[in-house]
Amino acid sequence: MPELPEVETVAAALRARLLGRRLDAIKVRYARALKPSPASARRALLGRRLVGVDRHGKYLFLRFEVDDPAPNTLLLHLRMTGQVFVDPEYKPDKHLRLLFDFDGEKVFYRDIRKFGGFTLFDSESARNAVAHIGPDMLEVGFRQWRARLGGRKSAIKTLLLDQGIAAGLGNIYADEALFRAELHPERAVASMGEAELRCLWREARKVLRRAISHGGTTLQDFVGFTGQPGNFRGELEVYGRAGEPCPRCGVGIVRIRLGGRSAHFCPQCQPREPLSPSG
DNA sequence: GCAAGCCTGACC
DNA sequence: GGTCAGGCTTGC
Repeated sequence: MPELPEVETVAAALRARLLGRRLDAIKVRYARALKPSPASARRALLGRRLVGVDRHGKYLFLRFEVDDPAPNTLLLHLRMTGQVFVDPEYKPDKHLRLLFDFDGEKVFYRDIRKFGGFTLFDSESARNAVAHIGPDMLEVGFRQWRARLGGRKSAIKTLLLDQGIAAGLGNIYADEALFRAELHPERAVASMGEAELRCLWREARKVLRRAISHGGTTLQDFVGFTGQPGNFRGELEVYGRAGEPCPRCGVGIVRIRLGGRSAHFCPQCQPREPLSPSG
């Protein structure tokens, strides 16, 4: 599933390949992938140049050369299985939803589960659409992050996944960050000391940056902009490894359900309660 | 705080 | 043939 590193991988490639190019055509196989409608998107954007690609958490903003207050931004979320790529080898299949033509560069939007898609906004509405989301996990400072967690009673993993606190972590990297920080996913934030919180903040950012440098993680569906899979999968230490030995201590990785999602951790390295009462 | 809904493929 | 996963929104 695309999380921050996968979305950043796509964003970087879009910037490198498409900035300054003119959008000449949009072909639509699945109309709900382009809101409010393919017709309005064509009306607003055809003949316009792509002038900016920004990422906030798992959202991408594609900004076109159109003066406000007219619609000029496509807000993209890949959700579970969305893919944006250029690939001369790709033969359109039943999961192709949209096809963009940028100055002759064919850009495909493919999405098996149809959860993702593009929405057209003017600049202000695009900002409003994600106003409820917290700062990007790679931008947030420790003090700000800690303050945003403050007072909450939930399990730490639930809060890592709460995009309103900080945006970008999904199920994979939340589990990986907790393993690297040696924290149990069900630990109450209130029980965590300053050092533990700071360690978690640091490890979360570290694993995100490392995954970006590997082009993201591909479990099943994610592909980068040139159709290539991400190669961070081999670096995952707990996610999807239930029953396998912990890479640190050899004890079997456990999988539980937490807040409606799976959580993977090492019961030895990530004790439910702190071993010693430390601040 | 939790379930449903959006969807499909993978698995039983 | 039934169940489940999963990000995010919406509704109880």
